[in-house]
Amino acid sequence: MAAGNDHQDIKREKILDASHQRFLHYGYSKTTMNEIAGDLSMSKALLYYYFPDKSQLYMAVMRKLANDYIKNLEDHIDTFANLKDAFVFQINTNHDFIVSNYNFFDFFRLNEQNLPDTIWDIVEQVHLAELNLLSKAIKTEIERGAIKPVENPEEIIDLLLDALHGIKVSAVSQKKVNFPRKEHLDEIHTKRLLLIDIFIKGLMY
Amino acid sequence: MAAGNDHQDIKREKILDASHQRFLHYGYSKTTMNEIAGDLSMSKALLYYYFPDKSQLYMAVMRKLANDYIKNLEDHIDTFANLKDAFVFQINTNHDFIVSNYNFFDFFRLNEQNLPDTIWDIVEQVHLAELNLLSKAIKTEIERGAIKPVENPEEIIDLLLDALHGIKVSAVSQKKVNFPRKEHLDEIHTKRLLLIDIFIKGLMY
DNA sequence: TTTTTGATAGTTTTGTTAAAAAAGTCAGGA
DNA sequence: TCCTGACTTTTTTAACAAAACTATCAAAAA
Repeated sequence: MAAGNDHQDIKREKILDASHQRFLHYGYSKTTMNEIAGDLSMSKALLYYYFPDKSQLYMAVMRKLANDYIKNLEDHIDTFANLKDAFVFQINTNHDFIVSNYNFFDFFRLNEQNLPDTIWDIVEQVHLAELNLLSKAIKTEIERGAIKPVENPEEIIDLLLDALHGIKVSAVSQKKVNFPRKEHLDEIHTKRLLLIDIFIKGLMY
Repeated sequence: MAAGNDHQDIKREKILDASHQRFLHYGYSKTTMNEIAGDLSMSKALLYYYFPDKSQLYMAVMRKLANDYIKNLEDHIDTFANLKDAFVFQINTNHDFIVSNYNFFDFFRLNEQNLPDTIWDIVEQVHLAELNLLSKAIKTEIERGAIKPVENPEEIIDLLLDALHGIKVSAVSQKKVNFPRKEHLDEIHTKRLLLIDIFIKGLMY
């Protein structure tokens, strides 16, 4: 049982890749199942053989991206010289991820509120991975004696992640947005680096 | 010249009060000009004698609320024993303002993106007042020698205000919202207090 | 002259329907 | 088991009418 068919998995991957390209280029709503099928020279019906529907296909792409992202974080756990390196790594990784998949996220802007729960599951997993990486870094730093012991590292990291999110949505000017414009991403990145600088000092003796 | 008619001003105030009540209770879109006029036992046409249109009436109420808020901040400039007191005051004042005018802001949720520029002018004025209060508090604290001198206090406060905004929109659970639910306001308040705690320590020697 | 209103003009929202486009299904072939 | 063409169902779009509301105005009242 399980094991799964190799050939099937390969085909699934091809579908995911083609879908990723389309979603990245044109966004969710401007991509049709016919177009994806066309890119792969297969019938639309075959897509439905491999994936139950369009939104679950999108989720599968999203999950793949998220898994890569999470894996990258996990691979770097406990590899940092100090707390700041860990924070900087998280911010850089996040920045790169958003930059290279920017258009993919139009699905978020489109559905604005009430996104499917699956999305939030993935967002939460990513959040947990970030939380894990950073709170481990804090614990390590405490053991080293470089910063003050805190009762609840997770709570502190949660707070920092919320704050970083604030930097993102406040973006430039007072107009608050759900998702920043592409041209503001670098400024956000810079501001975030400044914030963790202060934040880290706040944790030190 | 100018001086303006007393009686007219009083009537304008009455209209603003009645409108405030309606907007607070039912929100912008569920309030009609007929209802406001009805509350004041006047004709709808008279409202248009005093205010050019509905949205400018709403703005006038908003501006009044904002002016009170800003005045409150200005009255407390340089009255704090230390930096933390200033930050706590800002956070408390903001919290109270949101709590007591919660439903008034449905206009923001309604128009989501592209709000009229007048709104953003007011938001910016409030932001400037907060910036002014807090950066003065920082400068005072630097003069006292209680914290490290920083090149650009305004930049630091900007960062903090963005971070505080992040606490607001991240709210509970991962689902990011434009405006938090009423039942989360207290939790946001608590988290903000925790954040400034760390933030202030980050500014100290 | 300023304040007020009833009547009414103009605009936006809401609901309906029809056509087009896209999503999703299925019987059957390789 | 993998695949497709033809088909059905659902969603999107456009057009339009009715209703609700905003906004205006000529004229009355103060």
